[in-house]
Amino acid sequence: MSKSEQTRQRVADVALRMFREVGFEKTTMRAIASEAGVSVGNAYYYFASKDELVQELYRQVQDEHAALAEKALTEQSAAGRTDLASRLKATLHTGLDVMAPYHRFGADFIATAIRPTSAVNPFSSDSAEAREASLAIFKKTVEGAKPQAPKKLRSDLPELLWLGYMGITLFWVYDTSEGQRRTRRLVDGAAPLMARGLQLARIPGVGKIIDEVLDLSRSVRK
Amino acid sequence: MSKSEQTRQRVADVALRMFREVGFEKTTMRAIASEAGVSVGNAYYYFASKDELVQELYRQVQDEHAALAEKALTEQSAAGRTDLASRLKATLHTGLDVMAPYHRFGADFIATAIRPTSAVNPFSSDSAEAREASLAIFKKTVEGAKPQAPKKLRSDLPELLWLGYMGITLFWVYDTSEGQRRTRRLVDGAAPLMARGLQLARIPGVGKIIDEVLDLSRSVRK
DNA sequence: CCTCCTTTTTGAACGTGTTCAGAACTGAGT
DNA sequence: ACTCAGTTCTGAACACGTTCAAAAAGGAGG
Repeated sequence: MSKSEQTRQRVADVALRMFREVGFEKTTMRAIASEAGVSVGNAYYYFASKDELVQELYRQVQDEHAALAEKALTEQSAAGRTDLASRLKATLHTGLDVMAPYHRFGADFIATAIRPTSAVNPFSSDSAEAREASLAIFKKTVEGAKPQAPKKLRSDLPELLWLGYMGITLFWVYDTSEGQRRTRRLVDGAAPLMARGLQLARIPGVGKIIDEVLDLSRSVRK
Repeated sequence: MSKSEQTRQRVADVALRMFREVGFEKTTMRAIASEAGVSVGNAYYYFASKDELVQELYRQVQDEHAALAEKALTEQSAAGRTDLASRLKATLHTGLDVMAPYHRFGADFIATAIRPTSAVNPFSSDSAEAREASLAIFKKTVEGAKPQAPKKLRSDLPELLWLGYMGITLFWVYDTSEGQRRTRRLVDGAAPLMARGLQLARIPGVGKIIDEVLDLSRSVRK
C-alpha cells in the first residue's frame, strides 16, 4: 500500500471510529486530522467534505449488511424456512443489527443524507451504486422465497420493500426505546403482514386496485 | 404593538422574505440582522437559533394551508362534491400550492426539520401544536366526506393520511419536474386509489389483515 | 547530484452560526 | 429628578467546515 493510500486510510479509519464514539457533529475535521496525525488541509486533500467521510461509513455499513443478510438467509434456507416473512425478517433485522452502533447519531446522518445535493442521498445518482447493492439484498430476499410472491408483484417488490426499509430506518432513528425494541417489534409484526397481504392480490377486487397502484407508482417514477 | 414586538416581527419578516428569495443556506444571520436594522446578537435575543426562524416559516405555511384547504373543501361541498377522493385532492393540492414558493429550498428545510433535536421536527413534542393543526385539516377532510369511510378505519385515518402527506412532501422535495407536475399527478392518482382502497376493508379476508395492521400501528406508536 | 514536474502536505484565512459580557434603554417607585 | 431592576441591544469572540497559496516531498531523466 502506497504512502498516499495509507494516509487516506488512516483518515477514514479515525473518522469512522470517532463518528461511532462521539457522533457526527462532535467529530470535527480538526479533531480527525489531529488524531490521524495530518493537517486539516491534508484531510481535505483526500475527502472533499465531511459528507464524503459519511459516504465511506455508509459503504461499510452496507457491505456488512449484505454479508450478514446473506448469511442469515442461507442458514434459514438450510433449516427449511423459506417463507417470505421469515426471509424479510432476517434481512430487516440484520440491517438493524449493523446500524445499531450508530443509533445515537443516526439522526445527524439522516439529516446529512436527505439533502438532494448530498452525495450520500439514497435517491441521488451519486449513490446509485450503493442503492443497487442494497436493492440486490432485497431481490435476493424475494427471489429465494417459497412460495413465491404473486407474479404481477414480483418485479416491483424488491424496490417497494427497499422503500419500506427506508421508512423503517427513519422510524428506527426516532425510536428511543431501549435497544430500539419498538422497531424490532415493528419488523416482527410488519414482515408477516406484508407477506400475507401479498396473497390478497389474488382476490379479484383487490387485484384491480393493486394494478392501478403499480401503474401509478411506475408512471410517477417516470 | 410594543417596540419589542415590532423588532421581533421585523426580524421574522426579513428572515422569511430572504428564505423565499435566496434560500435557507444563503440567508445568513448577519444578513437578516443587517437588513432588519439590528445587531446579530439582538436577532438571537428573539430567536434562539436559525431553526427557530424556520419554525416561524412552518407556522405561516401551515396557517395558510388550513385556510386554503378549508375554503376549497367548503366550495366543493357547496357544489355537491363530497366524496373522499375529491376532498383528499383538495387538501393535498392546497398543501402543495402553499409550499410551492419554497420548493427550491425545500430540501434545506427538510434537512433541518428531520433532526430529532430540531424544534421543527414534525414528530417532536416541540411541534405538537403545529402537528395538531395539520392533523385537524385531515380530520376535517375525512369527517366531511360522504359516503363515510369504513367505521373501523375512521379514527386512525386522519393520522395515516397525515403520514402519507409527509411522504408526499418528501417526494415533492425531490421532484424536479417543471412545476412539480409529477407530484401533482401522484396526488391525482393516489387520492382516488386510497378512497377506493378503503372500501376493500369490507371484504372479510382483507378486513382481518387491516385489523392487524391497525393493531400493529397502534402498538408501535405506544 | 541537479533539474523540473507532479503529488502530497501545511497552516493561515474566510465566512458561517452562535455566545456572552456588558452597554443602553425603559419604566415604576420614591 | 433619582434610583435601580428588568428588558433590550451591541459587537467582539469562539469553534466550526472549508479554501488556498505556497511549502515540502517524491520521482524521473539527465
